[in-house]
Amino acid sequence: MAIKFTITKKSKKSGARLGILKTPNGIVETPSLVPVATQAVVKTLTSEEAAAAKCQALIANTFHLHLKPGEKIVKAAGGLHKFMNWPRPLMTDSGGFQVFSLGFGRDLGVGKIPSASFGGRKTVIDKNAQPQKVKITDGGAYFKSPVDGRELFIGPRESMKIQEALGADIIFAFDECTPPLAAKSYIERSLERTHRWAKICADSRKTGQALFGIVQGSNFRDLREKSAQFINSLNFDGFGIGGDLGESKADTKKIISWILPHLDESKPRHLLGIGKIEDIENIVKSGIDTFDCTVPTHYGRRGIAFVSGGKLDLRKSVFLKDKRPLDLKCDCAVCADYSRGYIAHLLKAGEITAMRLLTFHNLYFFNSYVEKIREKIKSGKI
RNA sequence: GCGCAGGUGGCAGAGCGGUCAAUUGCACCUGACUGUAAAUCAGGCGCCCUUGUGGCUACGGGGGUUCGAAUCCCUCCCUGCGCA
Repeated sequence: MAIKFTITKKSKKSGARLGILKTPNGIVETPSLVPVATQAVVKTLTSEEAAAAKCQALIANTFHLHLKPGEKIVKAAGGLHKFMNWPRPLMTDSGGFQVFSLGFGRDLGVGKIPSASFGGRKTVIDKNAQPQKVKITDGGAYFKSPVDGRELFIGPRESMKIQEALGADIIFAFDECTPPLAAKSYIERSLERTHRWAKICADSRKTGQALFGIVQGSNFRDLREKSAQFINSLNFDGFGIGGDLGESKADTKKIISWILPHLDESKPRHLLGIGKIEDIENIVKSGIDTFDCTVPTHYGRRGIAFVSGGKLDLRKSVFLKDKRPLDLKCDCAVCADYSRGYIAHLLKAGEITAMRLLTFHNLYFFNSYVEKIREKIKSGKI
């Protein structure tokens, strides 16, 4: 087994658990955020800086690295860890999210979480619908390369092959992240495909990398349960939970509660693509061990700093005269040496250093936040 | 001094007799963003008023023509280029 997951404490107050996820490249103390490094980089930061921002593990992307620079190049460079100078735990997402994000997500201008701005949950995707730019078949998905326009096919075998060449410690089964505005009939059909693909992935492993299967089923209880049971029955080292997780914290909690009872509790559970600050305690209490999210880095590049008690939009002119650090309680290197005023100026001047400083701080802030949650579990507070 | 071209909202720049409080871009102000485009999207952006087929003040200054002018005429001021 390529990884070893040890649960060191289970909360008596909630589903939260404390653990150590041991990989060939080091350990992850769980629960943990896994910041996103899609193109083998935490955007704007060096790997040393990502580590200094308390990142324990990162997740890179199969689809994007397949396009650029191509897994062969990464493999020839000594594998993903060496290539990106990150001698620490790494995951790769399977490309399943791109089936959605470059497909229906792009067509409808929606993310995987439904929201009021898109008219809530109205159903616009029927059973046999296809996105415009991606063709989803039972065998896999046909994409049009955003790099050179050529047609590109990724199915479970292709995804596994790419991920094995990349060499992350933990890899994910190829799935379809389902769109939030789909009819149940669509989700059912998609789930059959995702399950078929999961089995192919589980059966075609050629390396010692840990492989996580992904539970789908959108916001339908019967489908989530069915998916959890099926994915649990296969030869996976851990689980991913993907797709639509509801509009509210309560929804997310509910959906996770449908799934987890059907998963082998000794294996790690990774929640895909969720992790706003206000989500984190909730999902940890629901029993999630790791989760990835673009929010700290993505928002950072747009000028948002996460701070105790909320967030600051540093693009606002009011911050130009603000001499205080981003967060009064933060002990990160950015808060030690830089003012809100300076960062606001850099943003208005279009200087990339603003993004670096905010990315660093946000990651440090998020990771510290999760660190405190681990302490709370340890001390029995949650 | 003469000739030509111009002076429009924070800036740039449309409009050239009515439907213009004035296209558009930038800037500015709100908000959105959850398995990553440094993207994008939504709304606001003269003043007053709770509202509106609302009131007021506005397209360099002043004066005209007209039912009606940012748009036409006269005059003054200013800017750029050319010639003296």
